[in-house]
Amino acid sequence: MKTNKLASVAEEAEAPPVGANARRSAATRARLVAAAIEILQRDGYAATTTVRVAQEAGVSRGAMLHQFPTRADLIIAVADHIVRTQDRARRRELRGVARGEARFTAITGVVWNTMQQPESMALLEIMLGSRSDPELSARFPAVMRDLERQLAAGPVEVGDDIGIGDHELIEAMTRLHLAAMRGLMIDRLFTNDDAKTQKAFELLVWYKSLIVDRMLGR
Amino acid sequence: MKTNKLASVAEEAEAPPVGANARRSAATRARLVAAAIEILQRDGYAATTTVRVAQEAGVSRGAMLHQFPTRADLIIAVADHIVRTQDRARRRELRGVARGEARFTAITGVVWNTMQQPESMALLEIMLGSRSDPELSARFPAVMRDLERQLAAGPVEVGDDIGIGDHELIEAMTRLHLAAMRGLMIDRLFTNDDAKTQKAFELLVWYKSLIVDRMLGR
DNA sequence: TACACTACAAGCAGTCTTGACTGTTTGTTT
DNA sequence: AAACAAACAGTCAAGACTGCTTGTAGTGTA
Repeated sequence: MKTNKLASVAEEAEAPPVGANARRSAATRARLVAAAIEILQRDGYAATTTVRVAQEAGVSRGAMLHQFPTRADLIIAVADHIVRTQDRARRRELRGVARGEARFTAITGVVWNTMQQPESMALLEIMLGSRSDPELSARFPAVMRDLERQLAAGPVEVGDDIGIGDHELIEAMTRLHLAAMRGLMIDRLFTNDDAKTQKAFELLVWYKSLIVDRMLGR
Repeated sequence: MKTNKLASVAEEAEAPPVGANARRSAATRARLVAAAIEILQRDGYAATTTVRVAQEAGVSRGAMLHQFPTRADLIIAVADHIVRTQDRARRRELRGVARGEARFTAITGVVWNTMQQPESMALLEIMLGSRSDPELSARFPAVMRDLERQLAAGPVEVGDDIGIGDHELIEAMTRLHLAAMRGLMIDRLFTNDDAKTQKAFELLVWYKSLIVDRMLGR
């Protein structure tokens, strides 16, 4: 039985590839993924064509097709990369925060921080764009389920720590807050006023503190 | 000086076209817009090609090109139609609610109701999809500004009525709530569990009631 | 060193999409 | 009713996008 690469990789940092060929492959793939993210967040899903990605990455079309036989393969790789990278970033950032209520509160800010990255806009573009492609709409939801599991696990665990045992409520809260942040990303595309976006986010944080007070009977 | 058609039309219902040609035009345009909305919400922006829209509408390509010379013209017409239609729907629904705190609370539900319509998903697709097209990204933001004005006006006015005079707070609240609802629309694409979406929305309503209590010193 | 394999390069074919063009039918006006 | 305008129908050409194919350089292993 072969080892399940995807399942194990989520926990620890990416293992650096060994061997010259493996390094070359990894470098090429990384450049393509980075270029795709850049174009996705800047120009959107429809503008993210294979030709433009290869150009932006400085990679020949042949090399690209060798690494990612189809466009769907590239998009899935991009999505998967974003999900895994951001999960690591969130864990790293949260590691410095003491367990208990401080961590429960901090989670919102940590997720918000990752939302500021261009990767988040790229992922959002894929979320909506993938619907137009039968192959992607078949493969992409699995990536989203991974993401949802990652995002739900933390709050539920920390909620238990501080005495909020209602998992359904915590899950709804996580869902709502994530939705609000995604919505604010979209909103920002048209308002172009970071102060307003920031104020809306701070309101969300205030909401959360009110609810925690209420849940803990204060 | 010519009358400004766009400015006046927002307030009252659409005037029915007079004359056979005008009726034919209006009918053709309506069918194309409806077909575009259907495809947008079902298959996404990239799949909404001019050929497919014409087919779905049962309209020849020639007729389509006569009514909407370019694809951007069609998309803008769709967005504009959605914004105006939903504004009327919200006003109509809100008309039956007494002024004061009841109306302030009701606004959230009314907006949520319009979010359930396929038109909202279509508009969301346009929001992200338009970024890929230079012409659309030039023309579309104006439509969004209209929408934002519509959505902000109500809460500010009703907020004054019930003694919440902090316009900036009301605006941030409106922005956050709208963002949350948009986010929940996206979330629903991948969770496929309306109960969870509903629970998250109810949490948002609870949030709002807590904040109102706090603002009114209760 | 010989050989197989991996990674890359570049051109090509088929398909799709958009917008333009020509001609026809239907409506309007005088 | 005659002349004009508007709406519609169907075809065509240019360009773009994806994926395939053939050929080349670099790498690993015996």
